[in-house]
Amino acid sequence: MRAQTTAEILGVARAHLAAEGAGSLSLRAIARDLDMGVASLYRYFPSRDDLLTALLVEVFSAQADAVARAVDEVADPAEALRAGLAEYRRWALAHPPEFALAYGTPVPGYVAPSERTTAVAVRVGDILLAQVARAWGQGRIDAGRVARRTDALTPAERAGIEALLTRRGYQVPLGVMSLMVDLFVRIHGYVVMEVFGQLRPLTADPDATFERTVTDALDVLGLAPATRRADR
Amino acid sequence: MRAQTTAEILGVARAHLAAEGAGSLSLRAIARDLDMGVASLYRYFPSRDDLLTALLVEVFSAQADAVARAVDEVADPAEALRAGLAEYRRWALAHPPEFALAYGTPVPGYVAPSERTTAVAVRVGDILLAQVARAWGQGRIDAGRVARRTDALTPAERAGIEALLTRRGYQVPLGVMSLMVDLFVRIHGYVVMEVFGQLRPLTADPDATFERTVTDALDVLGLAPATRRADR
DNA sequence: TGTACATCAGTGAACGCGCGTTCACTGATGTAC
DNA sequence: TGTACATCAGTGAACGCGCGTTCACTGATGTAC
Repeated sequence: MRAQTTAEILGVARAHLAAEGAGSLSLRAIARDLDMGVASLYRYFPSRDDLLTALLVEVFSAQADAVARAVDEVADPAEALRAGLAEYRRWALAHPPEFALAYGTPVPGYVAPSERTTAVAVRVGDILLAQVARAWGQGRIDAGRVARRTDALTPAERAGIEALLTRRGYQVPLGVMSLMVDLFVRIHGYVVMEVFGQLRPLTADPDATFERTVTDALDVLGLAPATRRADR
Repeated sequence: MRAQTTAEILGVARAHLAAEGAGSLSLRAIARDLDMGVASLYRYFPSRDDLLTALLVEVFSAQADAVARAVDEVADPAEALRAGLAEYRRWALAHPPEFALAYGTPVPGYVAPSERTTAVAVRVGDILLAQVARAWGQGRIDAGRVARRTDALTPAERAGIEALLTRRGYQVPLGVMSLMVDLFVRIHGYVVMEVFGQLRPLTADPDATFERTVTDALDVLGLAPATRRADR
């Protein structure tokens, strides 16, 4: 069964990625682990770069799946967003080389073909934004803050966000999207620092610091508690 | 002159780093560029890893110097902090591979010897924090927010920040240091995303978005304008 | 002033390594008639 | 039912590459007496 062998190869490649990092991924090492000749791998992947791309797609999917699962377990959109962000971090900490492949320094000599990766790279953002959209739909996001943010945007920013909204088909106002971008940048930045070990000297309790960071970041949306309308 | 040759080697190595990234740094390529035999390099650096470490030290220093210069040009501590953060970003955008070496995915097979790098890695933070300390000394930082932050810390966080303060000899209260850590994490996270190209899909005007991010982040300190005492 | 010696920057060749990729092949499986 | 052929997963050997590091060396410069 051809599909099964492909899966086996990807599995071993994934294990090597997790153990050594994307930079040291080697077809020969993978073949050795599978008790195959190197040449056989070329029946399944036309080149090393192609295998890397397949791995990259897997990585994005795996993280998005994890976040989707976490989000789906919570009914309240604000809490679901929290859960999703926490899972985003948890997954990253559990898979540093995978995370680095997706979001870190580019692997030397490899450029991800965007036509194969963007669709899947964008999924996490979709999932998280869907919760924000739901919260907005329920009137839980402070409209005043949204308006103030909208006014603060430069024309170029505004155009960029509008393009993003139509390109991805999101159903939220400009200001909400802009606040969401801020939120995501903030959390992603935190996670990158933590995964790459630069946070360790700065806090002795990363879990608590992360929790507070999320709370502060969500605070910017002025999220009202469930079952009540925003009134601030 | 031995020192001059060492400098020449470092210069070429730096150029290669900037052009190719740390992962593809090769002694042979450097020697080729210098019209030397490879073996000669071993008179100056005991190994490739050692050369990488020297580069890493240079990189940290160069960025810290740039930030120090920017900070020194502004008298007001709050504005100096702004200027320093802006330069932090500017430098990073102008030197992506250098920035990646210092703060990105670890180079496969290389671990930076902390006894040679930490002293210099810590300088940027020192420079920025010095401005916060000055602002605090002038009573410009909202004491209420500092107190609230201090109360919000978990015991572990508190102990970590205290250790950081004594280890590095900073003269600011616990809460101020904690807010400063948040601020730095936020800005650094933004810069990492921008340098690694993950911000581009999210904003069409990164300069403006950065400015607003800095403003929002500084806002958390409740910085009062110059020549007035904090009264909020 | 002249000779012996030490220092040391720089050299070219070689070692041994792991890598991605290509090639012509073997042999089993399945299909066509 | 039996034969001819096509398909295709998998193979072992080879190519050519660039790499870090070591070695015994050359030759210039400087120092000691």
